[in-house]
Amino acid sequence: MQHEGSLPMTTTAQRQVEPRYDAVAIDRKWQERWERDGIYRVEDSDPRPKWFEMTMYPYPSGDLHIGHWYAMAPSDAHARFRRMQGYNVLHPIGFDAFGLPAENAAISRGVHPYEWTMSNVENMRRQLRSLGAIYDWDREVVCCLPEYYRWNQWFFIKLYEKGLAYRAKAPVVWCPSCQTVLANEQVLNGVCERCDTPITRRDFEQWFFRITDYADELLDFDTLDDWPDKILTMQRNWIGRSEGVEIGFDISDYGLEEREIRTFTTRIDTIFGVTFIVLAPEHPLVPKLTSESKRAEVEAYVERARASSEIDRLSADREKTGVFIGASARNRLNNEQVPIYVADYVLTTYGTGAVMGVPAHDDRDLEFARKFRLPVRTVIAPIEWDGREPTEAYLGNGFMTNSGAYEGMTNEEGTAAISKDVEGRGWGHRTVTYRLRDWLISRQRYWGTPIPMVYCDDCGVQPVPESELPVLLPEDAEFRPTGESPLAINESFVNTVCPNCGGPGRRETDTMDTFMDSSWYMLRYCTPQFDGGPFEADTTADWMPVRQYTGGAEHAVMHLLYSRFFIKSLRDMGMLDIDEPFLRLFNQGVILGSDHEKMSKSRGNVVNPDDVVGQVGADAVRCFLMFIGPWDQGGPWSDEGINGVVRWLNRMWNLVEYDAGELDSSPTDPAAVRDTQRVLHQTIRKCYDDLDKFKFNTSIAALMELVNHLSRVWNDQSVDSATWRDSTEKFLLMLAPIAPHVAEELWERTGHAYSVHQQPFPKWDDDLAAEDEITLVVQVNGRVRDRITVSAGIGEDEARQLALDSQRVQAHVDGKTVRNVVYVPGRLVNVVVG
RNA sequence: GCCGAAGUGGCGGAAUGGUAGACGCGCCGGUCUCAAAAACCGGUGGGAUAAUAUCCCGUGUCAGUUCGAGUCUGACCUUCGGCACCA
Repeated sequence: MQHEGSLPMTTTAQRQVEPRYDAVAIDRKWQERWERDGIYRVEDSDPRPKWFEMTMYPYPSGDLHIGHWYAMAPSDAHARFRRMQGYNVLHPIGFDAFGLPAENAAISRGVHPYEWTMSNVENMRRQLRSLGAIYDWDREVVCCLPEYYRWNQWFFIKLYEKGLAYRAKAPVVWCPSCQTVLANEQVLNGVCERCDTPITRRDFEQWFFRITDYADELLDFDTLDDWPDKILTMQRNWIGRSEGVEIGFDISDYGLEEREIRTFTTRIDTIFGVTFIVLAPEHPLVPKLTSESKRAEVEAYVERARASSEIDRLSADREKTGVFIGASARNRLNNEQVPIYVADYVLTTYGTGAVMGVPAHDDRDLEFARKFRLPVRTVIAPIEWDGREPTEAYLGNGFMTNSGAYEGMTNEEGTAAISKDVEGRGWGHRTVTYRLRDWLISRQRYWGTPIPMVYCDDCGVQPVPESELPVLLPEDAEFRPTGESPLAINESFVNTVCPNCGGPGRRETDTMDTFMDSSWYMLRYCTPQFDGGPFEADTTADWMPVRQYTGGAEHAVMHLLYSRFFIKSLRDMGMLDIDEPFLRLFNQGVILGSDHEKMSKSRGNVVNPDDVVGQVGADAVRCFLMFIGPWDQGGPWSDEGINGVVRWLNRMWNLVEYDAGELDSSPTDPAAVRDTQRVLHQTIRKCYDDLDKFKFNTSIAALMELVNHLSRVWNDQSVDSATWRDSTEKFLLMLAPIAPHVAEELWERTGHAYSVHQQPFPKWDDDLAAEDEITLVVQVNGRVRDRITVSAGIGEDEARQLALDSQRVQAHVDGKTVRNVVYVPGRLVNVVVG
């Protein structure tokens, strides 16, 4: 999930500003105390309202990267803020511990994936503790352990029994030299990253989950409280619902079992403009229809297409390629024979894997027709059409032309009429297609959850009985490429008995996609030790759905769609009574190196949090990460920038440590007291609103302004000790969620009862926060010409008069006619002259 | 290429359609010091000007809507995330 790769760290620059307190000792002191007292232990029975706030769990890549801190420190601050608002907050942590990097480490370093993963987990636990987060470690989830993955297997069987898991052939990327399946990541520019051999694709029988059964429901975002619009848009586009018509083109002349080519179109109104048919290279009819004279050419083309990626194939930039297969099909609406091509811009995974080519009204078809000199026939006439062939495909609405009985209809009418007629004659039917494909769950890898299925010659595919779970991942496996799944080598794993007949059986040797683990881990956090099922229903029902989820936007579609599907399918199996896993979502951005580039070992711009925390303490790092800028935008790390935060913490430390009693030996200025109260209460309001909305940067800026103000009034000795104490106390409470260690330390030093983290967030008073005077901006024709200080309660008439009376305004109005005066209460007066 | 975002001082950024540049970094000046660092105080978008008076320019580019646009609309440019086996 959070995947900051394991990278060598550069040593950070010598810092000029050092904390004026012993940050490392304070971190350690309070982390140990909180742990000992268990103040972050989460009780299911706690009567306060529950708030389940999750951050995407990390992949245990080795070292905690500053990117992990960027994901986790602000989310912890937000969860702490919810605690202070009076919620019983569950803010858990775990490890996304299955996956490819562990196998890569096994191959390159000879370490077993288990050893590699668990030692990384151990290290990252230590590093995560240094954050000072409110994680309840008793609820940790590590999904490569049998007590977790057995439930992956349990769910798999439930989905299988429900008809939501099935087997089908699907291509995988294959390196012919390594004789192994490659991940997309292992392919660079079409060649295997290990041996530089050009890749190809092979078809394997693999397991799928029927996420497409839920496509329509996944498009319903109504119950999602607060998800970024961009994520919803991306999911909507990813699902890609299209209404259209599946229509057959007659190929009965060829005497095949298939008597037609089925194509899907969203533009049945353009059916009279079809001048060719294109099949995907993988389409089963390609070998059957290809003429002998074209066979060699077609086969070579198909082989080439299998080597190219979908991104390349779909690129509208690339010149269209294709081959005529020496066959034709009949368009039943006009009885025309049209040639059949194979071309890689058509994919088997969308629609029917075959398209009707209408070059006049589709960009890609037009490009293809031009390349192969195929006719272009306009069948939808633009509203004011001069009758000439357009130079671009016309995608808009118009009147049906060259369209037989439908001539002269609008194309909307034509769509309806043709759809109806086509259905009446049995040539096709209206249907809905999705760009979304079923979820391919099989991986030909070792380090994952074994798929709990057995193949029996007599009984076919059989699920492993629930009582025999987990199917343990055997320790011994061959990681080096052999052409087979690593588990297939292990005879004692593979050979088993058929659960149905007791005869010999062979286990499935593929493992599951790691998105399986992350699809339901939120449920496991609720009752992590429960062994009667993946989760205990009642307690989990109390916590779920997750009230707030945070993580990287790279998971906008896949992970988030899979887990939404998972929860819906569990609901339909009666295990849960919720529709969505995550009510609210917030995506943080990416932290960059101080050179504003993505952190990478080759750039040498990687920051090691252990180093920085060792110098300035966890709180300064937390504050700086939150202060960089808006959390959802990410931003560059800065060794210099963190000085500002350290300096601020030093200044506030001093202020809080002053002996407030000194103030009472000098006269008190009532105006300063009033100002201090106003600034304090405005800060509370600002801080509260901003923390609520993940606007950490501006809430810290507000706290800095409060410190600046307090610093001034201390220098002036202008307030009384009670005002001072009230201000610093409330300040510490606001500081607590973002800088938990120093806030706790100063809370103790100022004589408060342990713990600051068990206090409510301070409340503001609107009267105390109110301004007495405001600055009224006076504009002439929208340009600022004067600013006048007026009472906050000024009336409209008075404000207009003051504006018109202004000498600066009169200088600009002089000799012109005042046409309008715009008044915005509390803000401005704009005098419009001309 | 397709889908989704983001472009504001030297830098990170702030700004319910209403004072552009809050807060911080850096820099400049001052206090303290034998000196430096730290700390503290003050200044800091560009230009014209003797001026902290006043005026002009300024939020990626070009148009538009509006009394008023960083903010809304359209087109374009650049950068970033995703594209189904990295997680």
